[in-house]
Amino acid sequence: METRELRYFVAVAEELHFGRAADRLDIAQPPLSRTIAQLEQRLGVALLTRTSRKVSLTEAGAVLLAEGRAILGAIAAAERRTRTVDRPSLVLAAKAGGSGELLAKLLDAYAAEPGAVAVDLLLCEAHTWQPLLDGRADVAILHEPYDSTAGLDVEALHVESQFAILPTSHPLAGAGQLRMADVVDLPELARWPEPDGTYPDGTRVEVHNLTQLFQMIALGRAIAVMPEVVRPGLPEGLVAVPLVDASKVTTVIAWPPHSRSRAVAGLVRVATGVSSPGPG
Amino acid sequence: METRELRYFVAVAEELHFGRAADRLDIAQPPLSRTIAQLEQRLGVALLTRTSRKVSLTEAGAVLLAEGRAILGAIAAAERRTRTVDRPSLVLAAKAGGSGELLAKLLDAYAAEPGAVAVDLLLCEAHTWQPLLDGRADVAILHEPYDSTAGLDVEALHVESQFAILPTSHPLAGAGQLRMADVVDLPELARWPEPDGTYPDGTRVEVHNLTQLFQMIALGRAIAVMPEVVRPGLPEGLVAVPLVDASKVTTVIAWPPHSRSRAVAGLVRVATGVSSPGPG
DNA sequence: GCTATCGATACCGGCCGGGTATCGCTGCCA
DNA sequence: TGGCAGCGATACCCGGCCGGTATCGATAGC
Repeated sequence: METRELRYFVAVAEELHFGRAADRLDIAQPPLSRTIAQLEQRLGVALLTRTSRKVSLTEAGAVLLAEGRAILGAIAAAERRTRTVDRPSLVLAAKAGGSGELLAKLLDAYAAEPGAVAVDLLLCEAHTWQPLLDGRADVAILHEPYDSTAGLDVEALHVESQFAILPTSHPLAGAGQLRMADVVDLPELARWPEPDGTYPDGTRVEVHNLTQLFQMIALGRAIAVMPEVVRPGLPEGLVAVPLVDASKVTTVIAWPPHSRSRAVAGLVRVATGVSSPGPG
Repeated sequence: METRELRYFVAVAEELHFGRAADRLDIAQPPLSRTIAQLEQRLGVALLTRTSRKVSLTEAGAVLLAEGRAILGAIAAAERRTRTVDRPSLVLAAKAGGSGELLAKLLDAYAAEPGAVAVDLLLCEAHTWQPLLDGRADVAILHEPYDSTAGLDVEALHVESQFAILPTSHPLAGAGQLRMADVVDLPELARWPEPDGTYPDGTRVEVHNLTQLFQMIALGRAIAVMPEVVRPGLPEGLVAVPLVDASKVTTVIAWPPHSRSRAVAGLVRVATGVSSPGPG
């Protein structure tokens, strides 16, 4: 299976439309059709079912789409890491607005290490693990279970409980503590976009970053479930109520497997040093 | 970067010889030289330094070799999983001779599940994680830290301590307990082959499986450090002495990230049920 | 300094990937 | 119900790339 075939298939599988996929790939539609047909023949399975009105994935196609995205990401990452190996620098991905204190401590401690290299920060609104998979970042601060750590090596840094973030005017804002059952069915619970930019089904409020979210909450249009770290940064008019039965959030430092970078290893070592993962 | 380029580069990087690599790839040497040169030009970095007598890896080349092996494995795995998605079956990789009881319990418990599929066993002499990376297996029983779980999703099943396996005639065989310092420098400590089939430097005994190892130990030619599971299977003439300060060995069940298989999920769920990971 | 070894270069032929033109099918609509 | 528009498949052509053979240039060993 060649990279080109995989790239073509992923495009068609995502668009579910040969014409649009060909457009995206900057080729004409006939060679695309032919390449997909060849791929199917070589694999010996149908990847797509086509009528002249509708294209859809087979089960095999769904598997190849998931694996193919990961492979294309790994290839992009390998290219970037190979290209930049002689310019030692480190790109650290982190969620904008989260873990400020931990991040500051980590960067300070690492900078003081002998042999430390320059650390570039890549602040993400969401899906902080994505840059790790496509090679834009070398290491990331993630939050399980919100962030997916599939296929990554991780080291736990910190465990903390979660809070319901509410406007002070909310009927539940006065409660000393809440349970998940109290909030999961509330219509104001905010939604985050999926990796492909689409939103999960439903009619709930769509937000893209913490600032938007806090504003929506202050306006009474949303509520959210978030870990303790955001608490110090809460604006006027918002309260955080402990959720006694919510799953714990673990802050982890994550890096790609097979990483051969001494800089990454150093940063990870420092990170596990500055923060001990006791339950918070 | 195309799969073909990566396959060619990995061959040359492993052989460190264009002629032998071309042989292995079943092509002539000139197109191979040209393809590698093109790859280097496109990436903008030198991957190999060649004199007319010797080929060696640059640092960038070492990075691409590591990432490239993983990518080629992922591609092979994706192909196999795509091909076999409509024939539900499960290949479980495990170390031959280890974890017999756990394995039997797991297979029995899974077979009793509703919707269980046929489980094929792939018994490995070593490097049990390899079949998971190249797609020959869907799930594996591994032992950290012996087995590498980089890039895999894992769930811990069991933790146990390690023992020094000695012939009864060995001077240390009578000790009630030992420390790592007592054994690490012994010249008889056995070596295991690397994933590429080569052996780490040194002049120690080379063994490929447990039977060979036990025979070598019985003959007084070797000793080994192993987890508790092997203890019931020890032949006459061998003793297991507790190593009080050796790292614990964790038995884990591992599967590839992005796995979409319901069968894998079911097996993992059963596995975590039959064995609770308390310290042993 | 001769020679064997090994990677690079030169050059050629066939195949394959990409292009345009067109066909065949299907759902929509008057 | 027939015309039409949208979409994927097919037919066919062209150029570039991949792989082949022949040969060169450099180097280490004798």
